[in-house]
Amino acid sequence: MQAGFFAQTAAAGGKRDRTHAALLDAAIAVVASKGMEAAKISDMTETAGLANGTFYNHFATKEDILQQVAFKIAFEVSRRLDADMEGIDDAALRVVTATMRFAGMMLDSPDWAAVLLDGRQHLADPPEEMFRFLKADLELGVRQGVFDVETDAFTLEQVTALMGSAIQMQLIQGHSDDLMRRLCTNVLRVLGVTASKASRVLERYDRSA
Amino acid sequence: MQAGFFAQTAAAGGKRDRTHAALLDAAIAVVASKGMEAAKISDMTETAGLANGTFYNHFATKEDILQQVAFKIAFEVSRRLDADMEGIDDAALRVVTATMRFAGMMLDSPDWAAVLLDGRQHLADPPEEMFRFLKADLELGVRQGVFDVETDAFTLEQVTALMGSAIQMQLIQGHSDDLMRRLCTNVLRVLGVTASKASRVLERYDRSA
Amino acid sequence: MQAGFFAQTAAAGGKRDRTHAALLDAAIAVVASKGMEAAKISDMTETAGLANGTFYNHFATKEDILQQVAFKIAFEVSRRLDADMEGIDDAALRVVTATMRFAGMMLDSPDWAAVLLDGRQHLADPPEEMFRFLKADLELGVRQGVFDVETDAFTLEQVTALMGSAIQMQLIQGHSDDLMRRLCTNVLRVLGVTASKASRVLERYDRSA
Amino acid sequence: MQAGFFAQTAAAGGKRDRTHAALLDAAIAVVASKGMEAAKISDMTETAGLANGTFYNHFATKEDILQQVAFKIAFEVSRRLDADMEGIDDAALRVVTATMRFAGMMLDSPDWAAVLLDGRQHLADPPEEMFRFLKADLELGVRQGVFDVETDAFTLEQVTALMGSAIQMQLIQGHSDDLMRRLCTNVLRVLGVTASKASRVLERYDRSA
DNA sequence: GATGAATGAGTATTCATTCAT
DNA sequence: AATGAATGAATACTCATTCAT
Repeated sequence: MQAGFFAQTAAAGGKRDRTHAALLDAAIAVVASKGMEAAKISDMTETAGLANGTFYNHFATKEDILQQVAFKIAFEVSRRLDADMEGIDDAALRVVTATMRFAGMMLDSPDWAAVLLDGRQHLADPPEEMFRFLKADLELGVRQGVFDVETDAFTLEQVTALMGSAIQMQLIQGHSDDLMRRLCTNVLRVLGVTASKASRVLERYDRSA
Repeated sequence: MQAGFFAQTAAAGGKRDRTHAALLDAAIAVVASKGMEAAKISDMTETAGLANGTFYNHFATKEDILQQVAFKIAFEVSRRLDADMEGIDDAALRVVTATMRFAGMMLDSPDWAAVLLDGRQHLADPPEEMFRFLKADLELGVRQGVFDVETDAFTLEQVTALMGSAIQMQLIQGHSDDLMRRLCTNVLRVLGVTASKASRVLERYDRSA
Repeated sequence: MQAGFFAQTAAAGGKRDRTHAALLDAAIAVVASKGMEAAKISDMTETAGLANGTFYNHFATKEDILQQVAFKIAFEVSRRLDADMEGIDDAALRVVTATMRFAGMMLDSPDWAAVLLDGRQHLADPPEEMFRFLKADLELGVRQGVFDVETDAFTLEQVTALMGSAIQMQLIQGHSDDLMRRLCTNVLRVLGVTASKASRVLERYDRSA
Repeated sequence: MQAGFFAQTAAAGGKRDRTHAALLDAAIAVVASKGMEAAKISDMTETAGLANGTFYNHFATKEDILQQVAFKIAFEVSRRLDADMEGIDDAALRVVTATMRFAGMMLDSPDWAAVLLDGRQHLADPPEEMFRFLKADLELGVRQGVFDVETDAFTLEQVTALMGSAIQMQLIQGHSDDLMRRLCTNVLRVLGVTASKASRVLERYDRSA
């Protein structure tokens, strides 16, 4: 789905921009196939059909391109999530929507998932602003009286750990609607939503989707 | 706490066993301080006070020793957990005890935690048999009517993801009783235990500890 | 003092000449600050405010520009020396004047000194015609009966070695009138002038300056 | 003459020492043939008949081996000069002997000359202790009333510049007894020795040699 | 003529692994 | 069994030079 995402973005730009984009796309593909640690500069340039040295006209180091790629993906994901959730007022529904959309996006673009997942382990400055919305929704839910949690970093980490684990499993075993729903249920449960309420939220999500 | 764990185990054995153990201990220390990817064979042999080449009298490759170390730690952790939970019949209490003991063990032996955590990312065959007991306790809990979950790999993954995330955070920020309790609460919530029941289980755990 | 020497020379010329001059000036500045070996083409074009590729519209290779720069500086230095010494008939005074003026020029324009000094080591064809006058003055001095030397390449090399060493030292430790006089004394001594005569020549130089 | 100097020294030692010596010898040969800047690690290992990586079992960097080689040569040269000049009391004769022996050694071992000459330009910490003796002899000469100079760094530099220039010329044009004598004469002249005295010192040197 | 993006050969350095002692 | 020297494949990064625009 997202093959050549940056290339598309830069198609209209100058040669420099197109080469830059080709390298970003290549980096994603390489990271997805062998991971950040094992990704070689030469893998990227070969994938992009460029000479080895060209890399250094655009990025200073391997870390540099990886960081940039992760950040750009996080930014795009964030942008899409924002758009998807516009106009949703109920905190529980917002969290379910975000979880569904986010996990869905990752499974649709496994390369992006690989970069984001790997980035959390290997990058000096992991792209976390993606979950910016979650924090706000947690606070909203507490105010609305549907969530029963502390709205701190720990809760955030726990919730994203659930998402990461569910995504990783489906990346391997394939997408499953059932697992997606169970993931949402688990997220809501951790947030203190009762089982019956949780299933009603999911129903509302089904209708809205 | 666990410094020289294998050396102790092999203290009585022959020279070969002691050298072998020294390398295992060294590997743990090295992985804990620089991670599996960055760990060098020479780091391990130097730490063990041995010559470079000695390594290959005991292990075939770097992967080999890492795998063995992770497996042995997982085995030992598992053994201790089994012992800790002997005689506990209530599934919810078993899960809380296991979670507390496991997380506690990891925070007491951060080197082991590092190996286990790193192993999940970097090892071809990650050491998961550690959570063998969990599966059984989940089924027990469902039979006892306290858990409301499917007892499959997905639930297991979700629960261990919660544990991993909480351990990682405390490894960085330091041990916190509050976070330990919140972790247990989250685990129970994911398993379908209501908030009020969960807090009663924690109280019972407090009394038993 | 000599900043932008070639730019000044070419100010009136066409665009091509001005670009050419800008590159020559940039080359001098770069060589002075990092030496010939470490000087990069891109350093020169950046210093000149030009694009990378422009370099090759004016020079064939790095060696090329370095050779040209060294030669042009040597030529200019030579021209000035000739002018300075016009009308001086006494060989000893000519040599002292040349030594003083040359060393003085180098210390006033350390960038030129750097190029000339570096050029002797690194250039295929070092710029030695600068010392063309010396040869003639040596012969003149022998004819005048004040010098007692062979007037061949060896003597020339020995004398220029003295100058080079004195310049290098003052480039580092700063200009010193005392060292300048001692340098002249050493040059005269090598040429076979006695100490008493040498000091009289220096006095005459002082009066003439 | 000096081919394999370090190899000879280490012939009796262990394997490590012999390899180490082979690399030192190779470094000398390589520096002599292409200079320090152009000398590649792989040139050295190939010359020594070793694998590329072996270099790093013995030296940390290129700078490291170059520095060591220059220092060791300087030390050996120094040692020989000390031996040669033992028992000579007259300062002028000492200086002539040292100059003759030093220049002679350089011309006999052009590779050493290349390393020492190149080292003065390219090494962070050039090997100057070789001229340790000179300083003392200058002071001795002044006390003996034969030299008329300041005994400071400047005079030392001037004298070594003369030596360097003479050696370089003969390295190219071939050894010449005449040039050697003229070099000594120049050195003595710079030190304030009159022409007639200088030629008498040279005669004494001839008789002593 | 100027531009600047692309090129790719060149090189220092690392480190798992081998093997003679 | 242990040693530790030697190995050499692997790889990031540099920079002079080319060339399409």
